Formats: sequence, C-alpha cells, structure tokens
Amino acid sequence: MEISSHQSHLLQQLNEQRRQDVFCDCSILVEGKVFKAHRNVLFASSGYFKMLLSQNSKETSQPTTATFQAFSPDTFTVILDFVYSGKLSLTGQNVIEVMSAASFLQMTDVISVCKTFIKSSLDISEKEKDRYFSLSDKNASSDGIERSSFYSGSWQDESSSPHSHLSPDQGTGISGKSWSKYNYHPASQRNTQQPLAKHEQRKDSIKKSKHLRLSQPSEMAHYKSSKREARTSDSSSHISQSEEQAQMDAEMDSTPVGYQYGQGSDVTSRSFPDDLPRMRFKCPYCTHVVKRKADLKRHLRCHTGERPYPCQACGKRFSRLDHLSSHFRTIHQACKLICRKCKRHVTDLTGQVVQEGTRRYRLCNECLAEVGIDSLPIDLEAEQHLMSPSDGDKDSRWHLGEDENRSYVEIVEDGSADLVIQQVDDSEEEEEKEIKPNIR
DNA sequence: CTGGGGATGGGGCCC
DNA sequence: GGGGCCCCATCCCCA
Repeated sequence: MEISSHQSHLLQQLNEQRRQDVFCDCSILVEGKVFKAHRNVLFASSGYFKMLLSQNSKETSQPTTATFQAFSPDTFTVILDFVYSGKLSLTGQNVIEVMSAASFLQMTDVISVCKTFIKSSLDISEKEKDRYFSLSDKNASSDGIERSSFYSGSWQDESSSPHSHLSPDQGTGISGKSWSKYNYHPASQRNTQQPLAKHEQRKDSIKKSKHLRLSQPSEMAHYKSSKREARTSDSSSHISQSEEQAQMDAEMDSTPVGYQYGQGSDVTSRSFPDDLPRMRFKCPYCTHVVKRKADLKRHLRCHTGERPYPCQACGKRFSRLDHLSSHFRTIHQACKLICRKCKRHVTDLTGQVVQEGTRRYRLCNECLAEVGIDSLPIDLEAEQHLMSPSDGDKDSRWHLGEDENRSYVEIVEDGSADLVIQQVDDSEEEEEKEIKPNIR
C-alpha cells in the first residue's frame, strides 16, 4: 500500500526543518550569506555535493561548510528552494545564472529545465515576431522573456540521473577533512564543469576587466589549456556534457531567433522590417549573433565546453576539428620548416626532425650539432615523409604504439587530415585518464 | 618585470 | 552542414 502524499509531505517537513535550522548539518556560504541545509538532501540532489560528501563521509559527526563565489546568494536560493520543494523559480533575469550554478553543482534536471525555459522564451520571441508582422495582434504581452515561471522537478529523476560527469578536480586526490578544500576560487582554479563560462570570460577579458569579476558565474572557466594542466596529468578535465545535455544543446542549436531574443535587460533592437531578410541565429547564452546555424552550433561549444575532437597523439581535446588539425600539424608533425632554436628556414637537407615525447620539431644541422645530436632522438621516419609541408600533410602520420590506441572506443580515420579522429564516449573516463596529455 | 613568440581558441566565410 | 582556411585576440612560457 502506498500513500501518495508521503513524498511531498516528507519534503515539506525537510524544508520546514531547513527553515528552522533543525538538524541542519551543512552550512553553505555564498558571497557571505550562509545557507543551512541537510547533507542527506544535498547529497541526493546534486552530483557536486554527492562527490564532496562521499569523499567527506568519514566526518559526518562534524558540521561542514562549503563556500561558493561562483554564483550569487539569490541564485543559490533558487537552487536550494528547488532542492527542498521541487519547484524552480526561473525568470528571464536569473535563468542563465541558475543554469550556470546548476551546471557547477551537477544538477542535470535543473539544467534541462533552464534550457527548456530558454527555449520556450525563444519560441515566444518567434511568435511575437510573427505577430509583429501580421499586425493583427492587439493584445500582445509585452515581453515573454521577463515572465516568471515555476517548474517542477522530479526527485526520482534527479537522483537516478545516469550521468557521471564528475569533475576531475573533485574526483582526484581528495582526502580532505574540510569542505574548504572544495571551495570554488574562480580566479585561481581551473574548473571543468562550467559550460557557460568561457565565452563570457573571454569577452570580459577583452574588456580588460579580468580581475574584477570574482563573484560572477561567468568567471567559471571550465578549461584552461596550460602547462599546469599538463603537469597535473588531468586529461579528464575535458569531460564534456552528458548525452542528455548534448541532446538539449542540439535542440537549442536549431533555433533561429532573429534579433528578438534578449537575456534579461539585454534586449536587442526590434527593427524587424530592416533586419528580417538577414536571418540571424542568436546564442541563448550570450549576445552573440551569427548568420549561419552551423556557426551557432560551433559557437555553442564554447558555452557547453564540448570538445569532441581529441588529439590521438597527446589526448588533448579540441572543440573544433580545424583547431585539432592545426595543433596536430604544429605539435606532432613538425610541419613548420623552421629551426626551433635559431628560427632559420630549414629543409630536409639543412635540418632534421627531432622527436621529443609526443612533440616533433625541426632543428637545423648547426643547432643539432650544438645541442648534441646524440642527445636528441632524430625522427628518421619524418625525414622520409616530411619532404614538404604539403607532402607531410598527405603522407606522414603520427604513429602511436598499438597499446596507446587500444583504449579508444571508436576510431575513425580521417585521411584528409592525416589524423585519427575519435568519437569518444565521455563516460569512458577511466580509459581517458590513461592518456597522459603531453602538452609542450 | 617585461617583451617576444608559440599555442590556443573564437569568428567570418569560402568551398 | 561540415571541413577548412584565414584573421585576430588572448594566454602562457621563456629569455
């Protein structure tokens, strides 16, 4: 026998306990504001908290605290209210930040709801545009974006989400005794699970304000290609979105919006009659507008953090195939006919290709002699194949040991670029970790 | 500390 | 629509 009201009643009771600070064993500090909550509830609702608390499970006797600077207290209020009620208060103003916070906290359902909200806003924008032209609309609501909505989420769905996108920072080397180890420090730490961050960050840095945005969600840079990353062997930092999210992305990708859609107060021009012939695709995450749908799809990867093109040689992942190709040619094929040391032009007669780890570069004979020819592994194969850049593109390829190739799930050879393009299941985290990135 | 250069990433656009 | 090229901005390392 099942009492249907039990779940909601239980949730209500928990929410009441939270409001009265009864049995709350977690304190979450968001920009100075303290939120009380129950670790069991947080554990069950957020992949992020699940990871933190599971790592911290030995210290259940002590109250724990977590600090976030990646989003505002208001945003976390929305999140926490959802956790304890199943209702998500979304508005045109907060949806982006809520989605960003949900991404950080690995709350898949919230992300999905936010995307649906944005998508519905786009639909409304489209309808408004139609109405604008039909001139028959007499009672049009002023703005579909600004409305506030409640979405109900399912606890069962949330807890049973099959996703496994735990960020490597959380998943590796954690033996912490305090949640302070997990505090988010945007300016100094790399984060791998922030799909909404990179683009905004870049835009901001263009505006030369890169040190002034510590509390903004846009600061959550999810991917930093740096030596630091390579040194920490954190190859799994390239984990992309779950398939579910990818599907949502794909849905949103195909939404042409003209100039109408604006986020919050950032409403763009409504001069439809002039602009309509030039169809535009508006990014739902930022103000960027592109002419082609494919360009928007490409652009969206900078928000989602999706990097579907891993380098076969070093494991580094790229959001675009041409960037991968460029990287491969530069780093692993030594296509540049320039001596790395003296920068002089070299040919196969005046220089040689040197292999250093997964990297290849050229040195002229003089520099080779200077460095010591015996101390450097000469890549004889490259000598034979890289007669010219064009030939190199066609004929030379990076040969990896079979063992190194074995870990990949699906390998598709792309003969045009002499690359081995892989379609990697992102859930294969363990396999991916075996590939040590060897960047620079 | 600073400037130069390489690597990377994003946008535009052609094929 | 994807692939690829070019251009440019930014990041980061190194001398």
